[in-house]
Amino acid sequence: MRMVIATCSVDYDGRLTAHLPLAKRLLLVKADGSVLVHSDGGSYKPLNWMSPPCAMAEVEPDEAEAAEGVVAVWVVQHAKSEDRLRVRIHEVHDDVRHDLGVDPGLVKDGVEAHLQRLLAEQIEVLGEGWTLTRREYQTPIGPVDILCRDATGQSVAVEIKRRGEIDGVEQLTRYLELMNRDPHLAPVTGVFAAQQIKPQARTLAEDRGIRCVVLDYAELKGLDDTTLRLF
Amino acid sequence: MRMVIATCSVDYDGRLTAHLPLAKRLLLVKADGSVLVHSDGGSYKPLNWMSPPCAMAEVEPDEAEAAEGVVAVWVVQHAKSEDRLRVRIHEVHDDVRHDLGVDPGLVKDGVEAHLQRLLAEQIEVLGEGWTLTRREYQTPIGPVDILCRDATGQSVAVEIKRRGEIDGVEQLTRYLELMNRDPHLAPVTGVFAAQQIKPQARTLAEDRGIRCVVLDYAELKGLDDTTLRLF
DNA sequence: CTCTGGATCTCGATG
DNA sequence: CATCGAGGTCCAGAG
Repeated sequence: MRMVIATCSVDYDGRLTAHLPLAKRLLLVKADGSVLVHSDGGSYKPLNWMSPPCAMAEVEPDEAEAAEGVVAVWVVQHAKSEDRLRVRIHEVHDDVRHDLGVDPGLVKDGVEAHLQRLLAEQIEVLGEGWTLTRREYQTPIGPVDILCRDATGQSVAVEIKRRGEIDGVEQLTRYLELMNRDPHLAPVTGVFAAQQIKPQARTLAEDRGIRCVVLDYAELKGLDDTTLRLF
Repeated sequence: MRMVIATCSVDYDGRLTAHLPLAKRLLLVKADGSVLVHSDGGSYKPLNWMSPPCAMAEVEPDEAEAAEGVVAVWVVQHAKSEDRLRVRIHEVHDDVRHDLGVDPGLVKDGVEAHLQRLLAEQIEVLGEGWTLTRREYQTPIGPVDILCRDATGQSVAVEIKRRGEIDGVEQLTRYLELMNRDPHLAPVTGVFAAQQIKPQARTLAEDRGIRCVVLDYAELKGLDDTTLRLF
């Protein structure tokens, strides 16, 4: 990892054309040759960058550039496309390198897939006597998160989101319309399950006869742990 | 901008739970208090981060942490949610600060909006005698990029993309179905215009009677400059 | 390998 | 303020 604080201008040419006027910025050169240009604000997205695979070459400024005060030019060329980043450096304020080694990587938890697995394993959370038919039940317009049966044996399609918004209700509605045309499945009712359900989404869902269930992730996980402990 | 090279472990708790095992990494603290944790590879996305508005506090490690070799703990708390990032530092290899000032920001060019403007101004590129009706023609399911008329006066809906893929053809198809139900407009034909059109998208479009046009951005811009020079 | 859908998405435009 | 769409999206999982 090379970290350079420099007064520079930057030009990207590739899928679009973009220009950064002269200013003091942080330039990061990673071990794989990728380059990030960061300012002192904004989110995690750099102002400009080149993703790997790519190669960085430091070249001498041409006459016109030298006349403008450019002391070095970085040309970062993507290996598999015509994407190119050009950094014109006017002044270097700092330039240090550190060997970081390979990162062991991120461990994630709590994503939608995990919620789906937990709820599928504990489908009785939705009602006593409910049974799982299957996860990722395929329909011609995509997979329904969970298909199950209520205590009376009637089919129920469950759509799971971390944050329940209107588009999730629309998605479930499309599945229900389709599945209710299938005489082997119909009648199919719907459950919209999410860690958090926005008021608009709840109103729309309930207006369409879809039941809304707020999932407590910690509780589901706790039940899961308890279940595991019993075996 | 504070740049710290440290051996650390990181825990994020908020919209999900994520953990980074002990390793040597770059920690960036921006002027607005946001924190990025970068490894020496991957893309521009940090391994972990906290977006502004947030505040970073450096606290003493508790007894258990100290026993594990933690010398400092950073607690980064989001200002408007319960999102929290915890960085446990075992060793600091470097720690420097630089004042970068406010960045003048990015200047973009070549985006879809620009293509739309250029093509609207030079609609005759699609055919001699073609005339512009209007840009962003509103329909109940969204705006059509360009509505125009061919030399015979028949309406044509134009969908513009930088990269033409199947979803763009589907979008245009929906507009055409809707517009052809309107007796004042029908019959409406379609043009799918993009800088690059994928073979699958072209096949689908042509199968539906939609004409495909590959746009040359440099040429459109050149024609635009020429036009400007005439006035 | 390509394709698909989610994301701690980010970012900008628009009502 | 929220919503909507696009992204140099990135990213992981499935086919």
